[in-house]
Amino acid sequence: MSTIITRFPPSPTGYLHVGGARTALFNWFYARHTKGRFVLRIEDTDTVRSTQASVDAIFDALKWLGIDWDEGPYFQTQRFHIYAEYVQKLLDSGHAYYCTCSTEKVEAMRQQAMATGGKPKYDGTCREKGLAKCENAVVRFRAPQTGTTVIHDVVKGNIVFQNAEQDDFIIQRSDGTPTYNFVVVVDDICMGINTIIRGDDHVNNTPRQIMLYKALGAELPVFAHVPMVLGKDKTRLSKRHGAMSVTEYRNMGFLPEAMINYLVRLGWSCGDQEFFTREELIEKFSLEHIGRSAGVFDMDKLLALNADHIKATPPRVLTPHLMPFLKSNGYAAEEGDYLDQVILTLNARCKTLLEMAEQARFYYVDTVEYDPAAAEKVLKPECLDPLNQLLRHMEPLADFSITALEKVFLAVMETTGLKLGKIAQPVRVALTGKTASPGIFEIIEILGKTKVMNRLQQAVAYIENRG
RNA sequence: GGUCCUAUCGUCUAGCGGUCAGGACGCUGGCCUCUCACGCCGGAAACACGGGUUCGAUUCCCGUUGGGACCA
Repeated sequence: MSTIITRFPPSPTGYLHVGGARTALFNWFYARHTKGRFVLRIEDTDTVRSTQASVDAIFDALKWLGIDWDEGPYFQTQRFHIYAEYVQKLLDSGHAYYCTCSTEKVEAMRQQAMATGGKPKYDGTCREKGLAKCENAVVRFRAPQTGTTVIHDVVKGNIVFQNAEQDDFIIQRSDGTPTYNFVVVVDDICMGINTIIRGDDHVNNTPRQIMLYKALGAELPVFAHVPMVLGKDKTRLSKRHGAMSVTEYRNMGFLPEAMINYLVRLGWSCGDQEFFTREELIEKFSLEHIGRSAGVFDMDKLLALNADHIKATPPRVLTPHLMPFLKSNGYAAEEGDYLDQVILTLNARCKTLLEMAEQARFYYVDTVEYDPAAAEKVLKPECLDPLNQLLRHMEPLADFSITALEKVFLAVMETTGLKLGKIAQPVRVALTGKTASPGIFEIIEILGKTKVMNRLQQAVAYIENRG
């Protein structure tokens, strides 16, 4: 097999949405899996809706996902001379012709065809006229009128279309601009794309494209039409289903690895495996196991996968992803042993980095604010005795390790006759402001003697004032 | 309206003629436990329907119905 060459051709008319990201991922992973090449092409021929901001947003999203490209980015607006050349080729070989039928006239044809129960299509009025180039003329492709065109689709199998259904479609408008199906084919031929993986919303375009390949004497690429991603109500994914842009998921605290894992696993499988690292995906991704039916985007599953990835990511690898959230919460956090420990106590307790940053608050603030309900429920006068005893035992301690701390708590448990839970909860609220947190000994060890004693004293004062 | 695709628990899916129809998310019962999580053990939950083909269909074929897409 020759080198696999895939491509991703986004239109820069907005952000990169999750559906687009998924097809980009399929193409990228397939190229990487086969040690082939991946080409990026920006389809910006719709000059009205295309913007530089969108181009930048798409690059940004691809970078976050870790998708790089071996060739490009190509911009279609810079390639009009190539399209013109190919139109001429088709004209010269008799595969295309000029047509001067007005849009009104063509529309009338359609109406009439519909009325008589026929297919709405161009009737070939100018087909044999041999018209020369002139003002307001479009260029039409001379499509075969009999026989069939079949797509040998890797995921859907053979899809057969009757050529009689197909009319002589336009490849160049009267203003000289080429049409979508035409430029795609020209580009894919020029760029040597031999494997096209795209959404199955394109299958109906494919017969026209195949006809163009044949007319141009080019070898057909392998087609793999992957099913769409739908929203919860099983309609095409759109804004009302929630976030669409992949970068929004970054802002919500998702790890790119989790996003990749989720998006690729949606519509593709590898036995019962659910969790994949990027490397595993490169190793295992194949076209054979792409499913044939559309899938529903499920936030809960994404969340669960994100939790799994957060748990599996070493602190130092997680740090750069977490840092923006720490900073935006105003913490003076920095990479290092302290943050490593913080992460290790939190990584099994949150589904997103946003949550993790929130839960890390008590590690970074100067004075903890008590959650009103927590203080009300836990910081009661009867806690004064155990808290004061703890303070007394800790005071002379040089070693603030977990083992040393456990001894301190044991001693207080004995003299007070209280169970660990009764002592740990007030300490927890004193140190974190909340009733839920990582293990009490871990927190104490990480926070260190000074902060712990200060916070315990603060709690004692709080209870005394309150009483 | 025409064309095309599609159909296993609520969702993502395994299955590629003979399985107690498996896993994951979510839901749920329990265990662990200093709280919350994590983890572990268990539970409820699916082959859309109707015809064929076959000794035997979730699996192959044809319809129906549902869903989706594209063109208009």
